[in-house]
Amino acid sequence: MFSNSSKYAIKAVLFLAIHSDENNKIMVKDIADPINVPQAYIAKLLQELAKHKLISSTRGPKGGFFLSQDDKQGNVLDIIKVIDDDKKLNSCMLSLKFCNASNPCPIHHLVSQPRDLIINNLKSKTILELAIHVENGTSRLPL
Amino acid sequence: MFSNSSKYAIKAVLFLAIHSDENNKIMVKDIADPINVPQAYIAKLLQELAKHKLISSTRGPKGGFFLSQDDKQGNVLDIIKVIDDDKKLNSCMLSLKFCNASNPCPIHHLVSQPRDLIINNLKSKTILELAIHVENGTSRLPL
DNA sequence: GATAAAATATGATTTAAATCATATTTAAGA
DNA sequence: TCTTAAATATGATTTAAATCATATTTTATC
Repeated sequence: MFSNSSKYAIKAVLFLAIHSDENNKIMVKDIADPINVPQAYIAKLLQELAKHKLISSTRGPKGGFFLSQDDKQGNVLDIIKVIDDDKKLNSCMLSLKFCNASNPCPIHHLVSQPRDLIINNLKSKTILELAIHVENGTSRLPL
Repeated sequence: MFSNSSKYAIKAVLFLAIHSDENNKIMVKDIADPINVPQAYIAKLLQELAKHKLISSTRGPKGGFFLSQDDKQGNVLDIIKVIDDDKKLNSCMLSLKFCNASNPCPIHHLVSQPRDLIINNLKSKTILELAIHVENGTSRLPL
């Protein structure tokens, strides 16, 4: 469905949503461990997310990554789009070019509707909302 | 969601469902082209499917691959299980070990239900039923 | 300004998936 | 029973994803 890289990126963003803000920046080395992702790898992903303005960062001493109020209004699908490229999400499950609702491949109707549901769900909730669920115990993040 | 190999295997099985039976065996070289998959690659996948009894085959002259009546009662999920290994399908979207309905990761509820729907759909229809849809024009296979 | 601490840019390495190649085994038909 | 046509078994190569490494740039602080 989506890559390891996207999973890591989602975990990192949620971690930042919970633990950071404009005056609480977090360095790569303090993110990698708790979300259980190699430091050099998550660093690259965070840089990519920052470049696309999904997360914020400042360099130099006292620098680090964080989520602005604005960043926290983003959603999970945005992350996947940046890291993976969303063609993968939307394209035919058999990779057939022509396939769509009116000209479906043999498994189109088995997959299409629930798949769209997932996509819509992933963009329906803000990062902030997801983070709040973690904070109030409705869901869990670590490991 | 699932690998290229699984996609190829599904296409091949559906192709066989439409064009083969006990007295109409099809050789690898006559499958590869119409489903648009490299011959050596699909050969390996077909061998794997045959080994797991999802399709049938006979060697030697006049040999080839085919779907028995029994094979046609199989479903798409069986194919994915053999080629990919279904852990990938069932596991947490963030790859978190503990994640389940009562101890959910932050995106569990966004994904879990529609994902289960896809899985159930993929096992709800037989290969034969899917092939019939292609034959009567309800769906399309080629390319 | 000089120093140090952070992200950034870039690219190298490793690993796994996809693809290709070929020797071996089986079975039909002459 | 010999030849030939097919799948099978096995492994090599290529490609892309995942992972690691490091030189460069920016910015706070002294």
